[in-house]
Amino acid sequence: MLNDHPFIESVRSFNRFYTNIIGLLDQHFLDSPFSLTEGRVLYEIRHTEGCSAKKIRGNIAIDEGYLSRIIDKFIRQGLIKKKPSSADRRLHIIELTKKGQIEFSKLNNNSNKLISQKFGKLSQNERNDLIIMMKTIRVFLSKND
Amino acid sequence: MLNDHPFIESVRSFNRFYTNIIGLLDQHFLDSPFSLTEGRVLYEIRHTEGCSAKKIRGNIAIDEGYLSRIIDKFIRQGLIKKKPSSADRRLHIIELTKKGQIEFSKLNNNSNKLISQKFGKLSQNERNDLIIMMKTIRVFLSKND
DNA sequence: TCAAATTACTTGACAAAGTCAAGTAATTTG
DNA sequence: CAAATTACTTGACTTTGTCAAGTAATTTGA
Repeated sequence: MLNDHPFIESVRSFNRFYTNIIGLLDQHFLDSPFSLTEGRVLYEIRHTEGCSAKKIRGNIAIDEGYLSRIIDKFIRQGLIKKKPSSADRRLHIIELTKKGQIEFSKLNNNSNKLISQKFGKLSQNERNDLIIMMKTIRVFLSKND
Repeated sequence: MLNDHPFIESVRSFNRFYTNIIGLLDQHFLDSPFSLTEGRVLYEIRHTEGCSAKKIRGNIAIDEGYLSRIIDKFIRQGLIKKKPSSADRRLHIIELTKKGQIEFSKLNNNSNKLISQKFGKLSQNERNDLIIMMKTIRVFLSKND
């Protein structure tokens, strides 16, 4: 058990700071038809090969029933389509419709815009350094897994 | 307007990763009597000199009415006490009671424990590097302010 | 100097987000 | 092939957060 209090305090301070950064960047959901959680689900559907509710729940922690309703809503809105898996008919394979792809792109572009604003003042060197630091932090924090 | 897509994608990827880290560390609220937002409010009360609802709202984005009710709840639970400011009787100065301090400490200790678990496998050098990287990221992202 | 505007907070009514548990149909296990 | 498990759905509910109107104290400016 670690007992390095200045270290822990620094980490917590950074976490508070970065929570705010993430909060700022999540503001693009405010002028979108999606909630933060819906956005995450849409992201998973977009980026998961042969996506299903089960796979989504493998990637983000979300209540089964809640997810079921979000998927239902997306279908009603014409953003995704669902077909029973031929291998296992309990599973439903989910994919974006054309409309869903367009909506996802909009969301994505708005997100990119906000990141540009927040990170745009950095020089090329600073940007390179930032990416290296982010990658390193990721390696450090994946040590336990 | 920045147009460096690999950069933006790396930032977003890190943000998704770190959102999960923060989510993990916020899990200590699950076995506490507080919600995440209540915990943040308690943190502000603990760390703000001459705290008032106004000052809390200066530090975290929260609806005025919602905050008013949280403060009310904390008073009913005996965690804080409120006295009208002598300088401006619209304001109420808020501070933790003894009980509030104890509850805050518990919350704080649980949080520290989770951070220890997540970061505890790092060597002394890695910990030092991590803090430097976190500080640098913070400087970079504060450039616009 | 005092009426109008503003500020700090409160309250009621409501909406959005998330949780829990029971239920259905398909699949796996022994 | 009966019992257990899995993937998902549905109903009922709680928690969390928002909006707007209201009150009392303070500030502003003609």
